[in-house]
Amino acid sequence: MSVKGAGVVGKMRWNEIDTMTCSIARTLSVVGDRWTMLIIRDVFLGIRRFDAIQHDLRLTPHRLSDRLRKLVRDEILARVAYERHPHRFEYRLTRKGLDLYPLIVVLVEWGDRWMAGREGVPVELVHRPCGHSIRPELICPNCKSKIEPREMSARPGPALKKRALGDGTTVKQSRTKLASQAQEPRDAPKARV
Amino acid sequence: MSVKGAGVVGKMRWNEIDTMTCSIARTLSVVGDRWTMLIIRDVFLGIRRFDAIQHDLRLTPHRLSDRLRKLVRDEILARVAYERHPHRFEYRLTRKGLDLYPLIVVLVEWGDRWMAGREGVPVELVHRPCGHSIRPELICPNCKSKIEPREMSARPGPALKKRALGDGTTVKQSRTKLASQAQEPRDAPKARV
DNA sequence: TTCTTCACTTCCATTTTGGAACTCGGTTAT
DNA sequence: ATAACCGAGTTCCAAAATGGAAGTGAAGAA
Repeated sequence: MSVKGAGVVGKMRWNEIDTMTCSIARTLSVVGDRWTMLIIRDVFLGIRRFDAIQHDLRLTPHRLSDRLRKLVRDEILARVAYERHPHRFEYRLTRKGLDLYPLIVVLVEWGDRWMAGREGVPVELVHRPCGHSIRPELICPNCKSKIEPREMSARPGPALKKRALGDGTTVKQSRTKLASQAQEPRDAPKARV
Repeated sequence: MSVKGAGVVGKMRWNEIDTMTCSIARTLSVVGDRWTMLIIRDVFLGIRRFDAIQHDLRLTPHRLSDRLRKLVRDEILARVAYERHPHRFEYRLTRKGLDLYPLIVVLVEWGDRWMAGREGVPVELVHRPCGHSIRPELICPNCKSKIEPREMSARPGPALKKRALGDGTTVKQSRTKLASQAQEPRDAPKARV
């Protein structure tokens, strides 16, 4: 029973992570490359042209070209002509791409909290409807309280359950406590705030 | 005035992105490497030992060793002995690491929405205080409404303002609308839901 | 004594990324 | 009408990161 492809797992290569039954791995297979999230940030900020992105991020045209091609293939960005004669293009977010906004927000939040020096944060997010500079929060849509890692659990969804029946692998626990033992160890290095 | 280091910018290498005045770039400099977020996911799920992580992710010990070393250096994880005689270690989240939970959540959400096939989502998140399987939402802590990308703006914070005075670069706009023109182009490819 | 487990290293091949220069269609400046 | 100048890339090669296989070393266990 050690035939490749018959339930025996080999090494995982990065370009195969989208085959994992894991939404994190699948998301990273689309936006987990170097530069990709920074390119998407630029497009959210209104920097949508090849040249502009290239100069803003200071990466090589080669890399940018690759990344944009991949983002268009994955339907995160769409390449649309903003001028004919001469034919010129820009990149716009699709619905799927727009839906990455929460990811942008939490990356900003963590960086603001843990990586900003004493000079303060780089940008402030403004919620136009209420006019305030805010730090968005994750809440439970049911009880409206703030999400705390220690109050969350993960349990197998349909895909993992199906897998558990279909092949030889079993789902060890029906309910895994998330971060349940993630207390600060007594000798933990102090992370700067 | 083309002396290196005197205001003239060169190419940006990936290991220099933490020098950008951008919280997204700074966050990615810590967790933007291949495998890093998946390792952190494992630790959140309670998979905390070298071997266990290695077998779960099927990466090489070399890579895992590198990543763990970096995460400990960056104070995301702490290496603590769970047994002496023989001396054995496990990796635990620090406060700084625990604070990456929102990032885990939004990666899961996006993957669930856009990458799950008809077999359904891999895992469901359960909010233990209210007992429901939920999909966390980002809200404005001020007016409690759901964050919509088109209702958000970014404006320079203290660090960018200081930079604008200090060196020659200017901040072009005081207020950049985020995603203001990110409408669906008419010929946009339909992203599968 | 040899075997196994955990937690890694070392060595080398493959893949990805980075740097520099070049292309190509169209436009404006002289 | 020719030269120079965009914007939006490509091509080619070198450097760095990653992947695969095998080895290490300390402590129990058989």
